[in-house]
Amino acid sequence: MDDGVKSGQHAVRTSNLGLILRAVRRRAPCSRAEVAAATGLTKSTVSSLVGELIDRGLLREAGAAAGERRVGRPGVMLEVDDRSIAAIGLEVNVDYLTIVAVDLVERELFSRHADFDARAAGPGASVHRMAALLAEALADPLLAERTVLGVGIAVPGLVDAATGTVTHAPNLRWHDVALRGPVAAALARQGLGAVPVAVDNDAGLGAVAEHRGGHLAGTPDLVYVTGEVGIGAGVLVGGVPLRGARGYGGEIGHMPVDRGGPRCGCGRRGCLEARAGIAAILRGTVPDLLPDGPLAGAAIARAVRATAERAASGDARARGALAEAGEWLGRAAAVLANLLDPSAIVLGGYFVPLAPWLLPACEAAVAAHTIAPPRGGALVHASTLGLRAAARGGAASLVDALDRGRLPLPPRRRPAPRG
Amino acid sequence: MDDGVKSGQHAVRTSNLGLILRAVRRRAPCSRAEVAAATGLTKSTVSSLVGELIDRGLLREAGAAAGERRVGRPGVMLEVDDRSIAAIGLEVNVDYLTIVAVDLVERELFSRHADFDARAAGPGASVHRMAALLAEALADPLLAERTVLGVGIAVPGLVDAATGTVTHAPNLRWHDVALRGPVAAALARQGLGAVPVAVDNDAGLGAVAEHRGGHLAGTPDLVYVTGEVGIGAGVLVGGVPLRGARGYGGEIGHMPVDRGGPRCGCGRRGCLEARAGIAAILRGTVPDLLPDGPLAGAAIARAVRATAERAASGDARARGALAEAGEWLGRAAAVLANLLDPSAIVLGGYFVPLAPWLLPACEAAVAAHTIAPPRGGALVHASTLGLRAAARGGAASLVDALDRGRLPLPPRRRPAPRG
DNA sequence: CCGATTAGTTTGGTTTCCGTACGAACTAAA
DNA sequence: TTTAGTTCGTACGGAAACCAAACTAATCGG
Repeated sequence: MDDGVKSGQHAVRTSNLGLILRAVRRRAPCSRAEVAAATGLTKSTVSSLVGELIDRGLLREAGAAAGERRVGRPGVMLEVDDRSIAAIGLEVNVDYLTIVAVDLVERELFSRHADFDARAAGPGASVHRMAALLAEALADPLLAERTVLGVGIAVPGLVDAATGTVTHAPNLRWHDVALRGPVAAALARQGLGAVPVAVDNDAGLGAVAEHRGGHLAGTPDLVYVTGEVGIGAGVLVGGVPLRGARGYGGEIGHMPVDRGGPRCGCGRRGCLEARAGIAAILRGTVPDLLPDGPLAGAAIARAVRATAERAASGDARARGALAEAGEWLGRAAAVLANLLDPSAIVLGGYFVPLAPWLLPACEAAVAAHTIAPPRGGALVHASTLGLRAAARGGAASLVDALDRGRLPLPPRRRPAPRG
Repeated sequence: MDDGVKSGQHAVRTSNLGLILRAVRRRAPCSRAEVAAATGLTKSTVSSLVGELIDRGLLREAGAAAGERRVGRPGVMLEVDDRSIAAIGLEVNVDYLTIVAVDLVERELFSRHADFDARAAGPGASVHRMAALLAEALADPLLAERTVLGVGIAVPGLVDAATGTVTHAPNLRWHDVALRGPVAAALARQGLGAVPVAVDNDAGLGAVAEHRGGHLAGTPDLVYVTGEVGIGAGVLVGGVPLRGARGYGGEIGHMPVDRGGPRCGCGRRGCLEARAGIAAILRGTVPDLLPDGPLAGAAIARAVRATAERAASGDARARGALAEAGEWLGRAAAVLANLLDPSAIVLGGYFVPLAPWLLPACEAAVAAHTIAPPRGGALVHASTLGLRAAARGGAASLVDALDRGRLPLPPRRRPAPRG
């Protein structure tokens, strides 16, 4: 029916509010006059918009200009207000639930990691547990007086972001599970009525987290590679996660990298996952510690720790297997680099603790298979966000939406100016 | 310095003009009232905006409502005006120059294909030849009274779209060639002063052409695969070409598909280009017709025709080689499909005349290597735009920019209403 | 011919940004 | 201490754009 979004005066103001928020975020502390010069808006417009952002707890004044003494009236410094707002991220995965709350500068206020088998528990019990974690977070004194911007939920699978539904999450064995409604209801019981609830793919949110909060912050074109039970990719294009036509996409686990290689769970041969998935790595590094059946969550974490210990102590078998896996990862990363030309490819999940032994071979393989001239720094990095990346991405995506003027502003904390 | 685009009243109007243009394009013929209902704008606003679009030659009234008779005053039908505007696309490639002019509904008004060796001629002489083609097009009676929206130039290589410069085009042996300035100067000599000149990558523009004009029109997530001397990909995400961090990207020619396969010109083994590039195909189908040295432009075209003839007449060697190449193409296409989840992958260039024998094996390989559930129709298609795809994309990208309110509107042809 | 219905225009109002002017706050120098 | 110069932030009128509602126009059914 509708084919686009109409504009109006309200859209203008919303867009400019986001523009100013971004400008202050980048330059803080800075004065209104600096913002006006940077954005091209007039000083009077900036004054009006900054006033509203202050009233809503998004910006604050931070005393006079410290330091350099220049001629003329000194400006009043502005900065992002990190005391009024909280954004909450939540990740459901096969073997754990993670919750993270951040402030407007994306510093962590609260985080909790809970072992939890969402597959065995099923959607209903999982939502129940998520609600309990939310209640725990909201009860924390650091969040007490804050306005909650929203809750972003990361799920390993296919998601319909418009309706907040998990369409297809094979690892969780969830199909067509509506998450937004139940979680919003749980929030309402906590007294938070109209708080937005967003549901998204974990790899895409991992990429958002790296874009906004990791040590690569600000990089708008990057790929985040998950290293959980499967291997997935979250592709960020211009700061926006790529979804594809149907919401599938980011599937790189079964990219064929080694024709005639070992058989993969999908029935084919030589898939990336069969060569560099966490199960394949562990079979190469610590075969003596693995159970006979399929690998379960906690066993993986233990085996990964053991692998890291052995590699650190110089174990040749472990190091060799890691270098080999790193090379396969690098070949796949080179395909991504050639096709997408990202600024960075970030390895997440269980790849992080193993990165010291994966990365050298990986980078060499990338260099050997990349067409474009090499860039300044390294292309492949290990995530600094660890297992909290997707949850942080859930929270960060809300702050990002606010920054871009795509989220309703939080309510005024001071009364509106005379009207 | 600047980190975003400010909004103002003008931005609102521009955006809504584009919104209405798109709405009419989709629904034509339709009345102002229908447009208002579809866009959410009020009737008065639609009236004002439609008036401006008519004055500028983008829309026109098309008599009363034909056909169905309903109660009430009948609306005045609106449609996209295909008589006032022309958009010009130009493609420079290794062995030819192509120019295409289209109207606002993207019907072809003029097209010319010229054998031309841009590599031997160099940038200066190439621009000269492009100017001559432009003059020829502008002299055509079908373009006589039209306002020229702009000129979009497709180049096989890396481009800085912001400055209109060819940064790096190895096949042309062009480096840091400024195209916008000289072409704009040539247009100015034709009396077209302020006509926008856009320079972009040929694969990306091929994708735009398929998105807007091919038989897949309207598909916003697709990949266009060029089949010229090299193999490149143009990736369209939400209707916008993906550029990547530096403008590289779309490089799939050297994706490793066959470890231990034949040696490629890049020094590696088993690249897609070495398996399914046009040179590799021709070596498999018509080895007896090929010269000893490297393949030049016209010789390729002849050999491709011969290949098609032999395959059509049932030649087993030709058909076998084409099926094999199709399978390699399909393996690469499956990687793209898994990563990007496009609605379609379109084969262009020299793949088009060979498509009847490439596609069956290609589609089988895609089906065998794709993870996501299959969609309704076929995923891989042959382009219907042939060698004119990139040039058409150059023109179509300007119409697209107009549709999205990203192009200055053409001047009024009627005086502005009383003011 | 008249009411009902739908289409499109006109008029007045609101919102938002912009341009200009002005007071406030500070430095520099006599 | 005074004066000039500079910069910051705010206030006010104007312009541009959309919206709401009233109004005119055209057609159908009776």
